This record gives sequence, structure tokens and C-alpha cells, in this order.
Amino acid sequence: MPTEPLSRARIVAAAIDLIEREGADAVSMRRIAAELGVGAMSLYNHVPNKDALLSGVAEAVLSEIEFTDDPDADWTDRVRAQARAFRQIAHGYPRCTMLVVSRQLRSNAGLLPVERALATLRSAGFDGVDAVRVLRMFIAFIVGSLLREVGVTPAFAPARHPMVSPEDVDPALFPEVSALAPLLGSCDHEVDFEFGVELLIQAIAALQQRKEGTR
Amino acid sequence: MPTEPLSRARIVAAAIDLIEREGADAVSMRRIAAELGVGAMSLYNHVPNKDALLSGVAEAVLSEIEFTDDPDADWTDRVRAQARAFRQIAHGYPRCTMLVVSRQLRSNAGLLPVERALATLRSAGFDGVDAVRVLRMFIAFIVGSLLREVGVTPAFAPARHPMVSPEDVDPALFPEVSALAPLLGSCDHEVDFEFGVELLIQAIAALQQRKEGTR
DNA sequence: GGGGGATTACGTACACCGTACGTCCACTTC
DNA sequence: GAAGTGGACGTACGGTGTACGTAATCCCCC
Repeated sequence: MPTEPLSRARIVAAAIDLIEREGADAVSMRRIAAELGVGAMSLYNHVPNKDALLSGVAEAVLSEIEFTDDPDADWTDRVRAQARAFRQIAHGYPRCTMLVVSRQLRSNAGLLPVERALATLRSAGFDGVDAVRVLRMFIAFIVGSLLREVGVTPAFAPARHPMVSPEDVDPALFPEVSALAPLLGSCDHEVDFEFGVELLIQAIAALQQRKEGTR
Repeated sequence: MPTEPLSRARIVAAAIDLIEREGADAVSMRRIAAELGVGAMSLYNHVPNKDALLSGVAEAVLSEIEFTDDPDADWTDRVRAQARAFRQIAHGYPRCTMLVVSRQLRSNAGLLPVERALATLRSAGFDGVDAVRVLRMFIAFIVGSLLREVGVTPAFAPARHPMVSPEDVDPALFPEVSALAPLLGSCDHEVDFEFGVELLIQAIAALQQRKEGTR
């Protein structure tokens, strides 16, 4: 039985699998090695250290983004599609999301989405400065949104998100929170995300029109 | 020499100090105890476990937000002030920021900013649903922005942020990134943040006007 | 002042972590 | 066959969080 030889790719895949099954805290070199039926130290023949392995995980997850970018479509539709693509991978790998957003990647996998987004914004008529600004704005929104979405339910557990329950907040200290507790407690991440994307797109379109007016 | 008795507050303070001096990785129960001139296990008389200690750190940092909310001011100014207050604490405790945003708090310290923000938005005329939506949008933006700001320079180190350097990106694969590398490489977090806040405020104002139009 | 009970600090012990280092086996290439 | 090479392995070291048992200290009540 030849048993597929160890490789960086197999190790990263095992790590992703383990994280999604048992959470990021369960990741250890020994644990991953055991998962692969191999000694802990064998991993170091393919990966310099644990940190690099985690970077590999982030990169692998990020590189699974599927862009179906249609250069002929309206730029607003392209932006929508790209934003949703990000959210998609957060859903595919919820427990890896924190890893992806918490370590900035300088690799090709990290640069591709940036390239796509900049191309879209440039095609919409923004100059370099504005394109970068708008992109940063969008990334901040997306990262923040996804962090909340996966943070509130570390395992995407079934509905376990009371978050704010009406009974344990003092109405005298927090009248607004208390009054809006039902709204704060439940939230549909999907519609929240879409709301944010639309708001941003409209704001950007308005920005563009102001610029054109002064041109 | 009576030596101030150990307490949860002193332990949390020592942890914050240690994190800011040497980074979050340096935090261990033994290390904090040593910092306080005490045995490791003594900490457990005041803190149930390490995770709770870190939550205490997040809460303490968050509770240092200074709101100087003027209920008579324009709601846009109040929103601006609150957004900046968040950024302020990220600057005061850069290496704790990741901790604060990565663990959602259900405590009073975490609820106070929410209360203030909701009150502001309600006073601006938003109904409950919209106030919550807009608040979530703002939080996502702020969290994402601060994460980038502290992530790019883990120690707020002096200027060590090439981030994207023109020479190591292939212009054939990434024409836009390559062309805009100078812009992507350097960034003034202050103006980026302000740009984002203004964009959001304008978007929200526009949203408000649309609602009023249909009323 | 003198007990006594509770609270707190301490030390030891255990299981687990990342990884430096040396060994050994299986393979490829002459 | 011999030589060389690379990958898998085992051991070992220093560090981690914390369960548990013990000893010292403080405070209150008599």
C-alpha cells in the first residue's frame, strides 16, 4: 500500500478539514500529523513551522474564491458579485474565516481579488486614488461583516445566537438596547450583508456623480 | 511591606500592560503572574481561567472609550464623534485591538456604545429596524478598518509597512495592482478612516431622505 | 486577646504544545 | 553492488493551562 506521499498540499488540506470539524483551537502539529497517520515531525519536511502552515491554510481558502466576472456587466453588478463571492467562502469555511482575515497575505491568492476589484472600479471611471480608497472601504465592511457572522456562531451552530436577550439588560441603564432587544437578538446576516452592499454601492455611485459634476 | 493584594483588576491591568509591551503571544498565566511577583496559580483565585481573563482585558479596554456625546449636536457630528472614539482606543491599545474585536462581549462595557449609537440614530429619526441595520453597518466598517490598521503593523512599528511593494508583483498577472502599487503600499489610516465615515454618513443621510420622501 | 473559619497564595503534577536534533530506512543513480 | 539523498521517525527540551493539596494570612465574633 503506497499511501499517497506527504506533501504541503495534503497537510494544508488536513489542517483545513480539522479546523472546520473541531475549530481552530484543536489545531496542533501532533493532531494534524495523527490525522494523516504520520509522525508529528514529518510535517516539518514540507512546512517550515506552524505559522507558515496557517498562512497556507488562509491562502488555500482564499484561493477558492470563484469570480465569475463579466466585464460587460454594469460595474454595480460586478461589485455585488465580488462582495458575495467573499461571503461565499466564509460560508464554505466558517471556522477558517478568522484565520483568513486576521493574517494579511502578500501572496498571489491574496492579490487576485484586489486586482479584480481595482479593475472593476477603474472601469467604472474612478481614478487610482479613489479606486484604492473605495476598495479599502469595501474590504473593511466585508471583513467586519464576516467577522460578526462567523463570530456570533463559532461553529455556525443551529440558532444559538441570543446575543442580546431582553431579560438580562437593565432598561434603566440601556433604554434603547432594551427596547430594541428583539431586533438586536435576531439577525438575518444575509439581508444585513445585502443592505450594506447596496448602501455602499449607492454611496459610491453618488460619489462618482459628484466627481463628474466638478469635472 | 503589605504589597497591594492581588485582584482581578490588577491582573487584568498587568495583562494589558504585557500585551502592549510584548504582544498577545507573550501572554501566559505564568508570565502575568511573574509580572505581578506572584505564583501562577494565585491568579486562579480571582479569574476562572485564561479565556475569562482575556475577556476581562477586552472589556477593560472597551470601557475606556470616552464618549463626549452632545445630545444637541447634529446627529452626523455625533456619529462622527462616536466612530472616532472607537478608533481612539484602538490607538491607545493597538495590540489589544484584535482581542477586543475578535470576542463579542455581552457585558455592560460592550453594551454602552451600542446604547449611545442607537440613541443617536433614533434621535436622527430612524425607526428601530433601520437604526439597528445602520448600526451594524457602522460596526462592520469600524471593525474592519481597525483590524487592517493594527494588523498591518502588529506593533505599530515605525513605518514598516510595504504591504505591496512594486517589485514583487508581476505586472502581467496583476496590471492594476502593479500600476497602483505606490498607492496600495502607503496608506494614511487617518484619512482612509475619515473618508469611510463621511461616505457612510452621506449614504445614511440619503437613505433617510428617501424614507422621508415615501412617508 | 484568642480561637476559628474563610480566603488567598503557593508548589507540585499532568497532559499537551512547538520544534531542534540525530537516526534510520527506502529509494534513485551510477 | 555502492553511494548518496531525502523523507519519516523518535526522543528530548522548555513552555503552556490548570486540577489539586497544603500552608499561611486575614477578619470576625466571642
